[in-house]
Amino acid sequence: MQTISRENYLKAILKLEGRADIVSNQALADKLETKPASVTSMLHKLADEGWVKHEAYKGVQLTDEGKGIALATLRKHRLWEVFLVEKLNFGWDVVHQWAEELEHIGGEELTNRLDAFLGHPAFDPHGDPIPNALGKWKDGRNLVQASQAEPGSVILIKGVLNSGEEFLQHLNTMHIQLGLQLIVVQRYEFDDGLVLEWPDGRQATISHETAQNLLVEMKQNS
Amino acid sequence: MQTISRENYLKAILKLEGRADIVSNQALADKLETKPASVTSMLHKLADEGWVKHEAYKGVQLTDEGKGIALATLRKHRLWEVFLVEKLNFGWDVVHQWAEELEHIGGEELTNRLDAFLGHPAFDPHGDPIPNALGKWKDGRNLVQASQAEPGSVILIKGVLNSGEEFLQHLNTMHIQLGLQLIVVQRYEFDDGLVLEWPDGRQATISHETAQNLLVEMKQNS
DNA sequence: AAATAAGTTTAGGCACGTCTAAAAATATTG
DNA sequence: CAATATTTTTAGACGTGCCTAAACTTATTT
Repeated sequence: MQTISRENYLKAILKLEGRADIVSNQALADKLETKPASVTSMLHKLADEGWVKHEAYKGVQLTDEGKGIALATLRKHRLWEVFLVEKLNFGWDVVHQWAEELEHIGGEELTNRLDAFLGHPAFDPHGDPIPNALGKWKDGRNLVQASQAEPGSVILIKGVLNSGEEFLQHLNTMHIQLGLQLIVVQRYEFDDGLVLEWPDGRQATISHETAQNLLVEMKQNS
Repeated sequence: MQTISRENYLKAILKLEGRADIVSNQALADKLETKPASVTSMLHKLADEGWVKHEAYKGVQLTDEGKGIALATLRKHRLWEVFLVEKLNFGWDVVHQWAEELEHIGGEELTNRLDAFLGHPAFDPHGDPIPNALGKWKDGRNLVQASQAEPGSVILIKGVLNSGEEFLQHLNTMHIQLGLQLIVVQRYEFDDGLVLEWPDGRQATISHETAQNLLVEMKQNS
């Protein structure tokens, strides 16, 4: 039975599989903001449904079917985020929670119509790729971390590596939005802070930490 | 605590209050497709929250606060229905179930943005009025049942009195959609069936039963 | 390799929303 | 107005998803 909670677990496992080889109970508990005991209990249910392979004390792995559900959920999440930002004009820092709810609604039919309505977007407002109806996505974005940009280069903000609300709100505070074009003026040797110049001529410094979480496209390198 | 189930109960009570004076346990159970015992149990919880006034063996009544939640939910439901029909091009007969899920997502902020995006629609795809942010709606539609239209008159389909899927699908089968303009050609005395003429010249007969559930605007009366 | 630490699982409970069966209250009928 | 029928409520139970505490397994130290 496909419930909201189960879809969330599958989605979390999918994301963690991308990073580490084995998905630990603890990592899941952290990601889902729950307790390891609850995770174990849910993994049994998911295994019963045939969505994961779970070996006691070893770890979890999605089955093909589980991965399909996870990808479909991720797809819905990211499409709704596009909707909220592009159509309802919300900031990219506030849409996550709503998308977290919207992603569990409807099936393929609704999702495909939404996809078409939005013009088959390939990336969500955080720059993350949106799986298509078959679960595939294009990776060819050629993005680099802003921290790698050299002074003199022009960068185009395309995404983030950290979608946490604190970070996104920090970007808002710094007046950094998706699509914005900035000039890298200088790098401080001491702490790798970057001095950036905005289109209006204003300059400000972002920390190395911030720059590392910003995905950008290099426009030119003078 | 505002849950999906509780919002559904409040919405159901709101609708039933419009029809009968007292809202019986049984009527609620029927509407919500649940059992009277479950209704009693839930009514206690709603009463604890201060959303309804419940007298044992007598009936329920929404408090102002409960009515507010119910109206907000109804508003969200109908706005999402407009979205699904106008933006995603679904038929009015299939959108109800999705709206039933969408209506529980987000709060006022999201709803108001959706409302603005849709151009502040006053009616949903079934012709039902959409409450505004304050819970008020315009009733001034001046619609009549198609069964009251005289031969020779031109009618504009504006809504339905029965939003059940069977009826809406029957309308689809009969090629009757919202916004369609038809000419009433004849009324059969025997069973009050109505012969209608479509814009393309085709004619067909609808039953009195069907005509009674169709809300129309009178365009002219020759 | 034995002791300790860290991670995982089981056991037992809890809130939510539902159910069935039985008891209680209200309505209807003869 | 008493007997029957209907409606509502209580009592006890269940599945979902979560929790804490205790037991168990695996990993790391010494």
